Amino acid sequence: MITVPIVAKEPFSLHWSAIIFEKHDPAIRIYQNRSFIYAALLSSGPVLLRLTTKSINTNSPIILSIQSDNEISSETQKEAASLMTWYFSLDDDLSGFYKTILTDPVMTYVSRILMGLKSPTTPTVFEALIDSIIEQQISLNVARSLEYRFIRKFGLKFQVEKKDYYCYPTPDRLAEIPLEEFRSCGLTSRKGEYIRDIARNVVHGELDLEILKKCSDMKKILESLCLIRGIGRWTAELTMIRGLHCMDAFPADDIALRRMISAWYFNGEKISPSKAEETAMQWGTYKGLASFYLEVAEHCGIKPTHV
DNA sequence: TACCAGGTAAAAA
DNA sequence: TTTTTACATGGT
Repeated sequence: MITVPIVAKEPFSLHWSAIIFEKHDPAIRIYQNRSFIYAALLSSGPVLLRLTTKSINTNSPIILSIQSDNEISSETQKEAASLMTWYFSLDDDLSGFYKTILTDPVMTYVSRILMGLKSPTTPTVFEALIDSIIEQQISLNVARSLEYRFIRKFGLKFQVEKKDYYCYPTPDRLAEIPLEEFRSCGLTSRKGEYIRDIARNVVHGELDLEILKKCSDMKKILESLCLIRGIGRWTAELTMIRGLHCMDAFPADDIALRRMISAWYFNGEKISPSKAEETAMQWGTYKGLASFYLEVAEHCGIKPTHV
C-alpha cells in the first residue's frame, strides 16, 4: 500500500461529500469509518483507492492510499491522485456558491450544516450516463440495487488481499453483451438496448462522450446528449451534473427534487416543474449544486423544521 | 393487491 | 400534433 497526501481547496469536507456513498456496495465503492473506498480502473489496471480523513471538519487533512496486488508505479500514483481530485472537485472554490445563496435563508441554513460539501463526479461521462439510464423512472433504492448487480456482472473483477472488487464496466465490455443478460440483472429490455447501443457507438468511435468535458457551452452539451436514443432532458441533466460537474444543470422534472424543494420552500405542498425552476433562480449558476445540498440533507435526515 | 418510484420512446388517438 | 402505454423491481 502506498499513501499520498492530497490537497483540497478549503472549505472541503470529505465526510459530507462522500456521505451519500454510505451503505453502498463495499466491493464497488463505499464510505465508512471516515474513508471513501473506490475500485478504480486506471490505465495501468485496476487499483483500490481510499480517501481518509480524521474528522468531519472542513480543515481536516486528506490522505489517499492506493492498494493493489501488483506493483504501483509513480505514474499510477499521479493518475490516482488526479482521479480523486476530479472525483471530489478538490480544486473547486465553494465561496462563490456560499455567497450567492446568502439571500436564501433555507439554502444558507442547509449549507452551514453541510459546510464543505462538494458534488462528486464520476471518472467518466460514460459511467454517469449509464447510471442515469438505469435510474430512469424507478426509485433510488431499486436503481441502486440494479446498479450493483450490473457492475458486479459486467465490471472488471480484481482482488486485493484476497478480497473481490469490481470496476465500472467499460464500453468495450458492454458492447458485446447479449440483450438477455441486461434483462437478467433487472433492467428493462429497452434500457438494455440503450446501454448496448451507446457502448457500441463509443467503441466504434461514432460517439465521443468524454470530449464533452472540454465543452463549456451547457446548451450544446444538453442538445448533443439528447440526440442519443434513450436520453431525454432528465437523463442528460443528471449526466451533466454527475459526469461533467456542470453545477448549473437543473433537472426540474425530477420528482424527488421537486419533493425536496416542496418540503423546504412550500411547506410540503406539491409543485410544478416551472415552480421548481422559479425557486432555483436564486441559486444563480449553482442550481445543480444547491439541489445536491438538498439531496444530501434528505439523505442525512436534516429536515426543514428549524428554519 | 395495487400503486408508485429521481423517464423515455413508441403506439394510438 | 397530443395523449397514452409498456416497461422491471422493491417498498408501502
